[in-house]
Amino acid sequence: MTESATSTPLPEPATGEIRLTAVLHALADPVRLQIVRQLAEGHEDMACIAFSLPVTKSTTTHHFRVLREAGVIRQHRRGTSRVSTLRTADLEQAVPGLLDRVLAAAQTEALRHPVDPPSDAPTME
Amino acid sequence: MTESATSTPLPEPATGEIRLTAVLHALADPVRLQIVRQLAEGHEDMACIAFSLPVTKSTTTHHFRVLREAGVIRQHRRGTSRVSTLRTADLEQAVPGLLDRVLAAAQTEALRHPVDPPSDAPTME
DNA sequence: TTCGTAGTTCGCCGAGCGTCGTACTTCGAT
DNA sequence: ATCGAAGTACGACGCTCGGCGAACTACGAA
Repeated sequence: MTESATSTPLPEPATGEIRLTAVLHALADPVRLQIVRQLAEGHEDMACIAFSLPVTKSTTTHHFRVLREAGVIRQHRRGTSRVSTLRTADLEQAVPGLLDRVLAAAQTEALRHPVDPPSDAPTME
Repeated sequence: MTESATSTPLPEPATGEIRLTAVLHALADPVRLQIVRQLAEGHEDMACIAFSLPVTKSTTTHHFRVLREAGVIRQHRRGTSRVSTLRTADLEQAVPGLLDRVLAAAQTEALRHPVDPPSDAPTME
């Protein structure tokens, strides 16, 4: 094997193939948004296990796959771990400014509502 | 009835109750994104029937409801029609810059891909 | 080599979404 | 009062999604 086993990028869309609706859908899930927020918070590349997510391993794999197939993150292997990186530059080119605004809004909302209620809209219905 | 029948706003979340994930989810659907784009394209208030959407009346009602309950649009009656308006200012306060970036990205993508394939990722799988 | 850790894959389940058709309501016009 | 046009409400359908557990793979360490 002439390939280096420590850098095997998993299949992902090219920058030009990143679709707006796919990105929006990927970011619309609370768990995935939490992953993206943690990735953006300085830790540029983290193993999946490092994220303290309220779901099981297989569900975690699922969410990372959705993010990767939407073009939001890049994944490659490092030893027995899977390292994830935000595709900041690619996203900036495909959907300029979107990631920053989403992250800023998520931060603001997190400060207002420390715990995220499932889906209650108190002032409506 | 002392209420004026020509301005009956339908139930909608207050500005502070607009949730990021709800907005992202509302904008993640191609039909709803098309509605928002048409609303942003100058026609500030349009009747539902004025949108040439590839779905039936009842589905149209459903999509307008999702957009309204997410806080993206406001709806009120005018005669036998339903007039919809983008809540631009409220969105700017709740999720600053998000709407503009989504609209810009949608415009760019529409120029690249005139017709939107269902969900094919040609360079992947 | 054996073992443990980290992820993946698969099938399954329940819930929700998008879609439709069919009533039903509401309003303006006749 | 009657009719038609614009929307809404409701139920049904198929599909997707998010969640899980169990079995499997891949890699490092002992």
